[in-house]
This record gives sequence, C-alpha cells and structure tokens, in this order.
Amino acid sequence: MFKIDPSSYVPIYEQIKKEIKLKIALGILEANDPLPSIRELSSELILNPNTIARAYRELEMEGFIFSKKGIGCYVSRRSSTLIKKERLKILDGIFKEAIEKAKKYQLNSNEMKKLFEKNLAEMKKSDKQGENK
Amino acid sequence: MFKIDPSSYVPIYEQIKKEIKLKIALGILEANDPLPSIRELSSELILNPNTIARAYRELEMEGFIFSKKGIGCYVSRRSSTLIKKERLKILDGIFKEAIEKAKKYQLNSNEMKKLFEKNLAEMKKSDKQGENK
Amino acid sequence: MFKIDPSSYVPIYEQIKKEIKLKIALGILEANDPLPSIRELSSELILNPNTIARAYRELEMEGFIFSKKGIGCYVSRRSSTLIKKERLKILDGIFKEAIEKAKKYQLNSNEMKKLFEKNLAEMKKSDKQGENK
Amino acid sequence: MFKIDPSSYVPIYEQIKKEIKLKIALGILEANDPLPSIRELSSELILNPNTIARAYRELEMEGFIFSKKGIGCYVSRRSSTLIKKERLKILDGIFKEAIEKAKKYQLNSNEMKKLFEKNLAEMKKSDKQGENK
DNA sequence: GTGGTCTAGACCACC
DNA sequence: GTGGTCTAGACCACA
Repeated sequence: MFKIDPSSYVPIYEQIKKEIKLKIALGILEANDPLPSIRELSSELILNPNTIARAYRELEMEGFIFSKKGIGCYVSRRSSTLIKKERLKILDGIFKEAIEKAKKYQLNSNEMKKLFEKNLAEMKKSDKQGENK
Repeated sequence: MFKIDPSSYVPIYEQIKKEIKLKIALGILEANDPLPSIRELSSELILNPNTIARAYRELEMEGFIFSKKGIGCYVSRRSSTLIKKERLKILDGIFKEAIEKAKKYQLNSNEMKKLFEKNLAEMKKSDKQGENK
Repeated sequence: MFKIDPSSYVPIYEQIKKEIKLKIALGILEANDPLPSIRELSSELILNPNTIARAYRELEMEGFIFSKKGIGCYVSRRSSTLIKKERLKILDGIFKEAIEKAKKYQLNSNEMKKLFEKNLAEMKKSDKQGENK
Repeated sequence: MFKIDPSSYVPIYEQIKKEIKLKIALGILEANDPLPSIRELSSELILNPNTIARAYRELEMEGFIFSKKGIGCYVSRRSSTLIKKERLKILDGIFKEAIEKAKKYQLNSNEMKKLFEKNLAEMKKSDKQGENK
C-alpha cells in the first residue's frame, strides 16, 4: 500500500496518517472505501498493530475515517471536504518552508527562482526517462 | 542568535547543529571564532545545557568545531571546507524535496510554479513590512 | 422495536437486554409471549445474530426468558416477579445518579431543579411536535 | 487525586480525562498548573503509564493541557474557555438522559418531578449527616 | 527525572 | 475475522 521510513524523525503513526490522507486527497480512497485492517496493514508494514491502531484512531478523531467494531475502518463522507482544506495548507506549507530555508542560506529571490526551476526541469527530465523505461 | 522550534519532530540538538553549520556556511562564524558558551546559549534559548552540550559534542565529532576544556568551543579551520560540500547538497535538496512532496499531491509543474511564486511574493512582502518596523 | 446506540460504551448485548427487560417491566411483553427471533431482530437492528443470541442467553440465565430449541424464546412466568425488584432499583437510581453527577460539578439543588425542569419542558415540547407529525 | 472504576464500561483513559476536566471546571486546576507526572499518576492509580499517557495526549489534542518533553504537562490557558462549553453540555446531558430513561419506563412528568425531588431531598439529608460527622 | 514512541501480547465486544 | 483497551517494558529526546 505504501512505504514507511522507520529512521525518519516523523513518528511512524504520523507517516501512516499522512499517507492515508494523501490517498484521500488523490481520490484513491473515497467515501465509504474500506481501509486495510489493522492486522493486515501491521503485518504488511511489519509494524506493531498498536501503531496502526493509533494512526487510525487519530484519523477517526479528526473525522477522516470511521470505524465499526468487528467490521473495519472506512473513509468518512466528510473526508473529502476536510482534506481539501488540509491539502491547500500542506502544499502552501511545502513551498513556504522551502523558501524560508533557502532564505536562511541567504539566497535571494532570483537565485531561488533559478534553483527551483533547475530542479523542476530535472524532475521533468527524470519523469520522461521513467516513462520511456 | 537563532530560533528553535520545540514542536518540530526534528530533535532540538539537531536544530542547533543545523543553525551553527548555517552560520559557518554564511561566514558569520569563521575559523577560531568562539561559539556562545553552553550556559549562555541555554539560557537564551531556554533549553537545558545538556541539549546544547550534545549539539556541540556532535559538531566536534564531525570536525566543525573544537573545544578547549574549561575555556569554550571554537570553529575549526577545517569547518569551511567541510561545510562547502554540505551547503551545496542542502541547497539543492531544499527545492528538490519540495517539488517531490508537491508531486505526491499531483501538482503539475505549472501549478508548482504558481504556488512557488505566490509564496515568494508573500515572503518579499512580509520582509518589507519587517524592514519598516 | 427499539433503538441501539452503537457509539455508547455500554455493550450492545447489554443494551438489548435492558430493552427487553424494559418491555417486560412495562407489560408489553408478558409471560409466554414469544420474543422476536434472533434472525428477525438481527436484521432489524442490523446486528450480528451472535450479539442477539448472547443477550437472549444471558436473559435466560437470569430467568427472564426461556428458550425452546428450534422454536424460539419466550418470556418466563417468573419474569414479572424478577422485574419488579429491578424496576424500582432502576427508577430510583436514574435520578439519584443524575443528581450525584450534577453535584460533582458543584451544582446546588436550586440549579439542579432549574436544569431538570428546563429539560423536562424541552422533552414535553419535542413530544408534542412528534405527535403532530 | 481521584478514583477510577476499572469495572466500568467507560474506558479508564476516558475516566481520567473526565476527572481532570472536572478539576478544571471546578477551578481546582487552573491555567499553567502542573498535572501529576505520568509515572506518578500511574503508580498512584496502579495503572500502566501508557493509559495515563493516552488520557493526557487526548486532553492535549483537545486543547485542555499542553506538554513539554522532559518537563511535564500543564493546564492550558484556553482550558477554562473550553471547559465552560463542555460543562454546560455535560450538565444538560445528565438530566436529559435521566429524563429519557425515566420516560422509557413510562413515568409521566409529574411522577418524574416527584421522584427527582424525593432524591434531591434525600441527597440534602445525607449531606447534612455527612457534615455533622 | 520528564513525556513520546514503539513493540509484544493479552482480553474484550462484536461479526 | 474485526477494532478497542490495557499491560509490561523497551528506547529516545530532553531537563
């Protein structure tokens, strides 16, 4: 389903939450779709069930999913509304953060623009190579 | 001297290390310059001295600084050489990472460009306001 | 027949037991009356048959009902005697409990009275609306 | 500090949350007051630290408290505002629930009133006896 | 010492 | 089988 980086500073349950939110944001998971069961996902990711359970519980508290005892966890109807707001915040945050970091390294806005566009071009290039493979 | 984000997942000692490396990269700290004393920095950042000590210890192990017992810590001569390699990696990584994250959220390159420039413009704006204060 | 609250901490089989005891206490179910079949009730309440079966099993153990294998469950003759004791306890307990809880929140008896009467009035109001539907 | 009922259907972490919210509602705990440490409370209540940690974590997510790594947990400034809203809901819910239960047992509003006032009188009586002891 | 995360594994309610 | 709670105990970051 997705990958987890156990060496990251970001807690594993937080990584799981993000990945599921991402799937909702991309429409891969839609309202009433079932999530993988806690045990299933825990054995797939080689994690303790409690870690998955915590991620699911917090997603439920935030309104993205709902759980039925003995049945499973499902994407909530409100999830698409909730995720739209988060998506914008996240995306905005991504670039804001990058710009702030670059600013710390005393790059001026022109240098940032250059560097950004260089990286963008590189990404496009490697994407095309990926397609041709 | 600099700011720390206690709510970040990045450990505080790691944030301190980054900030000091940054200062070396920018030439604010040069070879043989003294670092703020552990006590000084800990009271300024309202952190436990042990946290600062750990950051300094690891910077010493990586060769960026050296310590004189009972006197203080100083920027090493090798630091500027060491930092140059890191700086390039970091700068390049900043936008690469941002682009990759945005790509996960299925932003195409045009949308990324727009969002990047929007945030760049906002940064400039808030900088000017800061200057006028 | 009755409602179940799946989000309550009280187990569902316990809620079912209470509802059936209630029906006996109110004389809606009398000695030798048949209970709804497990299948019937489980499809009506959208619950697993096992959950209903457990409620019935415990009611039988407590003497309120008896079951004929392959036929169904029936209200026992002793049920009305058994229920009378429970009913008094329960009714008295309802308000005693409410008052104790409110006392914890340092409501004095006047405030409790006010709040009680406010809620009583609201109930009456919503009942009338229900009738006019 | 308070008691927990391990046999209750209400989960222990939920009971702990309620008790702390109660203490905030009553002004026993005020903004910036420290909460007992997780280990302290867990050994006092003879519970696993994880159970306390979960209660504290959820209280933090709901904005009632904040935690500082390596230092402790403290009542938040917003807590008093947040608790006021909850307190009203809780108190209203207590009587609403009691009335609904009594209604199920086909008590009419006059009977409810009588029973309520009887229990209120009993409470007052037992309170006075408690004082004289 | 503090809180935070994670694992391992138990029991429960429910399907 | 499912999710939910709880225990026991480890390791980490931080004071």
